[in-house]
Amino acid sequence: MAKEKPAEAAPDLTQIFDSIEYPEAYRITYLANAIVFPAYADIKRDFGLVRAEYILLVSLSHFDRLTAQDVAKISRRPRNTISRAVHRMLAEGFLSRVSDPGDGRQALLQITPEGRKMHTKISAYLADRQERVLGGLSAEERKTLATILKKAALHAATLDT
Amino acid sequence: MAKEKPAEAAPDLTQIFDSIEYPEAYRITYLANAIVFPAYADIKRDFGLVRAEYILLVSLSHFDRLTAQDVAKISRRPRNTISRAVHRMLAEGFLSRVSDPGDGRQALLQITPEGRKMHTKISAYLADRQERVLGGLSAEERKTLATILKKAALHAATLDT
DNA sequence: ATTTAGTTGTTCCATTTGGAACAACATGCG
DNA sequence: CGCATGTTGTTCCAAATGGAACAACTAAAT
Repeated sequence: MAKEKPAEAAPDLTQIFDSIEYPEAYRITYLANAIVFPAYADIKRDFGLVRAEYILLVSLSHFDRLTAQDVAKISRRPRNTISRAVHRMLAEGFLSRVSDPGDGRQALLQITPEGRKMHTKISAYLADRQERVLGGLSAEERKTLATILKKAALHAATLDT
Repeated sequence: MAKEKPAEAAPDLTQIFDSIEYPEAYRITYLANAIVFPAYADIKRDFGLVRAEYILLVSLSHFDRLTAQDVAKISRRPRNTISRAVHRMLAEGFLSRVSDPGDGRQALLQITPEGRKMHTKISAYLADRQERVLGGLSAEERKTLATILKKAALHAATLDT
């Protein structure tokens, strides 16, 4: 077996959590990556869904009817990415679409029972990964974290850019 | 001007922060996106750097010498992505590379003064964006958040996957 | 009514991305 | 030594991604 580490230099790769110029942002991004990427890879492998597609399912499982534009706003993703996902999820039977009679430009999207079933499976992957990554925190820390995160997220949602 | 909202239905798109099945993970990812994507777009527009490239600069501005593999571990990105970034940053003169005399497989990377200057500029973009997104929190909340995030990040760093 | 401006969803196209396979090198074991 | 296994960095290739332009539609102003 090849040697794992050169004996002289085994730098502690986590010291960057302290030395970085934007500590909160770095830690948030690090945790997001630690949660999302492995779950994302598993979901892609097991169900063939790409990110924009389960973003669509998640959004529509929490709101009765949304336009593609709404989903783009919720997820901060480009409209064309969502548009593509809509077509694939329509083809899969995971959602339905009806033109808005009141506004010919937009179409209202709705999740189907099949889509909801798929969303349940996907949620389990993400919830599991959340537990693994945040498992080192106490119940009290989890609660405090959730509260502050919510306040910050609500503030971030008011930013246009 | 076209109408902004249909009078009947203006759903509160932030209610998903509460109803989602994995609240902490969702809020963390939402905040990460709110911080990183706009900063990423600005950095690309102003300096032509893509994500893996400034990940490389950030990593090397906080550690004297790293292998490409180290950077991949720090950033949780595929090795080939880092490999490409190394070549571009070498061509730009932002880093230098010497083969490790003790191990012919790996090469030790180091940031140049030019690379450090570029990293300073990039950091400002991310720090600014961090302030904008987290600006709604009190000083005490910021401190508590940073503490819990660090603990969670250190735990996440121990996970192999 | 015509013009002007804004919005929605879509297609086009170039770039970015990451999995898989690969060559080069390192180490352990018979 | 010769073989098996692991690691590093790279290339190949198919897929995902997102900016820009576009057509269809809506609404307001003149």
